[in-house]
Amino acid sequence: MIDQPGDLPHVTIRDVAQAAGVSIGTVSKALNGGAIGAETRERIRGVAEALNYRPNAMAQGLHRTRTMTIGLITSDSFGRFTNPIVEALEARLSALGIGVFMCIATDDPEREKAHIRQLLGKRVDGIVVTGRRADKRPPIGPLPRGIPVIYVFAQADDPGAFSLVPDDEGGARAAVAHLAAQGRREIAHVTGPMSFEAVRLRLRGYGQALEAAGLKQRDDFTLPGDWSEAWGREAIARLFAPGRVAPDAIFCGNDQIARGVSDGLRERGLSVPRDVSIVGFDNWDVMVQASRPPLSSVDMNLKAMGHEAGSRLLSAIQGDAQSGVIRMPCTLIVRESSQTQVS
Amino acid sequence: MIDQPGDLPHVTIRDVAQAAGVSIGTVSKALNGGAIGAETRERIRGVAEALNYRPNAMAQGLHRTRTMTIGLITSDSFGRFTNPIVEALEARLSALGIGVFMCIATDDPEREKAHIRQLLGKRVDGIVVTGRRADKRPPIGPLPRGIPVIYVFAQADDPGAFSLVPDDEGGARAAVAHLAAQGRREIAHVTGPMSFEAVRLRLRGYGQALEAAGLKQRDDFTLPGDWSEAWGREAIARLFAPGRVAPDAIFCGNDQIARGVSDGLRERGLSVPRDVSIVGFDNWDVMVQASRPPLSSVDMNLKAMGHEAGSRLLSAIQGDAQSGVIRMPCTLIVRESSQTQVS
DNA sequence: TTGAAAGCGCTAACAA
DNA sequence: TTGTTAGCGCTTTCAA
Repeated sequence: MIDQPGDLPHVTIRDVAQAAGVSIGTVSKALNGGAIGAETRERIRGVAEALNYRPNAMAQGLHRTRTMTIGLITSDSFGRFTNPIVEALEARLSALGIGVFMCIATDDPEREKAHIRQLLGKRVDGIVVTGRRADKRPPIGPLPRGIPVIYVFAQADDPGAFSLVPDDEGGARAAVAHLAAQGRREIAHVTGPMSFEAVRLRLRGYGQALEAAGLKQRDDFTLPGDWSEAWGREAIARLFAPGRVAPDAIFCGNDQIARGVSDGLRERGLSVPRDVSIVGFDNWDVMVQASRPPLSSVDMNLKAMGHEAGSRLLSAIQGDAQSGVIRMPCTLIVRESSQTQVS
Repeated sequence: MIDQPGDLPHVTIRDVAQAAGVSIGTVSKALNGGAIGAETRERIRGVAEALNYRPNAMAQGLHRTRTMTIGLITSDSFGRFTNPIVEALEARLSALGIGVFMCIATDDPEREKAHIRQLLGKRVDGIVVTGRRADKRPPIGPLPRGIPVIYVFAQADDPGAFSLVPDDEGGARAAVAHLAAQGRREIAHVTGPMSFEAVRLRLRGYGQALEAAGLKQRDDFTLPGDWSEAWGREAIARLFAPGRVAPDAIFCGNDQIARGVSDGLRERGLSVPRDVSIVGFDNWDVMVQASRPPLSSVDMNLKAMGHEAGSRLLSAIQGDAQSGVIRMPCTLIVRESSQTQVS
């Protein structure tokens, strides 16, 4: 029974008060910046430090209006897209001493409910919901009280909700405008399943950019499929089938497809970017670097989204709730796969 | 000032007691399973449910010895390896109503310290430390009290610490034994930087399996490099340089290298697995599936590690602390890249 | 400037 | 079986 965790009691404010020979209230003031003599304050702080005193956040939370904790619910698990978001969000909040409860719902509404119950019990100040794809999802809840919720890389099917998602349309426009600016005239679009809102938005941006560049959009130049490299290779086989107009540039719905496209072209003896320029989407380091040549790609600035989400949640907690969908700008990262003239 | 979050007060146990016309103590018993009449209990539960009562976890934590929260510190950010671990850990613990505080230290000792201060303030029942690679790291701390800490996919430079890491050596042995069992005699090993303990352990397992199979280990068949596909391709150029004994199988230190190796072989006109068998390491879905043919690979069973970490932490919290390094078994997943006879 | 004391929401020991 | 009450560790009046 010796040396068991829990045997050694925590240092309380009472311990500090006793050691410093002052009252509890005085210690509280010394530590939290109340009216107190400078010398006493220093002395008390010294004692607290020496005793390694850590105020009990739960006891504090019982008094204050805020508990300095928030909940982070991810509908799926963490993945390629959520990681950077979560990382930036955590950095933003933990710098302010706000703890982040991690809740993974694995696409199970029951688990999500259980998590929310837990979070409400913990009296979190706010909740961030994030998803594996930015499409609409049922809103969490019902939340009985005025706890702010914000959706990041996810949208709730509720007009009162607030969400932060990438501007897929703008990202696609930038990519295709770039290809057109390089002198490409026959720009195809190989992308993922139409069931994704992102696919539909990127397709729209593609069309807009073509129009802006005065290029015509060919029906058989848009190829929806799945998100895989295999589909990218397959799409090349289709695009370069005999008797068809061959593209001189391909804007891909994600980097995996782009990599498949790149491999497919190389295996047909076509050169990237000389014969065909490629731009991907996601700017996924593993893919863009492993592609030959390195892949131009649209970056969704997920870290910025996570940071912004943190800021928005903070202001919502402070009372100015917001609603609607904010689309955050994407950035085109140009690499060799779409650079016609090498500098 | 209307409709601001926080305006609506939480339902307290007092509210429930009043609504049910009983005392606070009775409500507590009804909800927590004290001695009470079955009928009263049902009635009180009904009221609590109707009022959407959620016990304040902080007020509870003030009484109980345990707060039902733990801290999860990741030295880096979350990534490919930590994600499954964290996911399983969270699932294990949240099922028991234990909240997980997420702390990302981004390799910054100062941030790590700040996180630990915060966690101690929150009175977490335990801490899990995880890393981007399983190598030794400085122990966290100092932790003033008996809070159990366990390292997962990380090791502390402290004999008293407890860590859970994959059995790299065993995984490598399984991979190479499999290749030998397929009749391969000239098995090369293309791997990552020797600075990684995992690289050294996998190399050792490779050697052991060769010896067990009665194969000789050639000096020039072990190629350390970096973890990239580019290195995998480069290694093929070296292994198949004129005038050298060519391998008929290659065990790779990770899946990215394996994929590079696979591409390199194909581009030389060699067939996988007919001419050369390949086994990778990590069983990273993106890589193993995108390789042509699909890649055999060693799975580190990271979810099992996360689950086990949860269980170990729970028992440590209950008092039976452990120390030492536990290496958890890896599993070889065989796919086409190493299957000589197709069934 | 400091101390004393009430109370945050809950549990648990004790009384009735 | 139910009610009463003393805290858990802290903040925050209010008095001294």
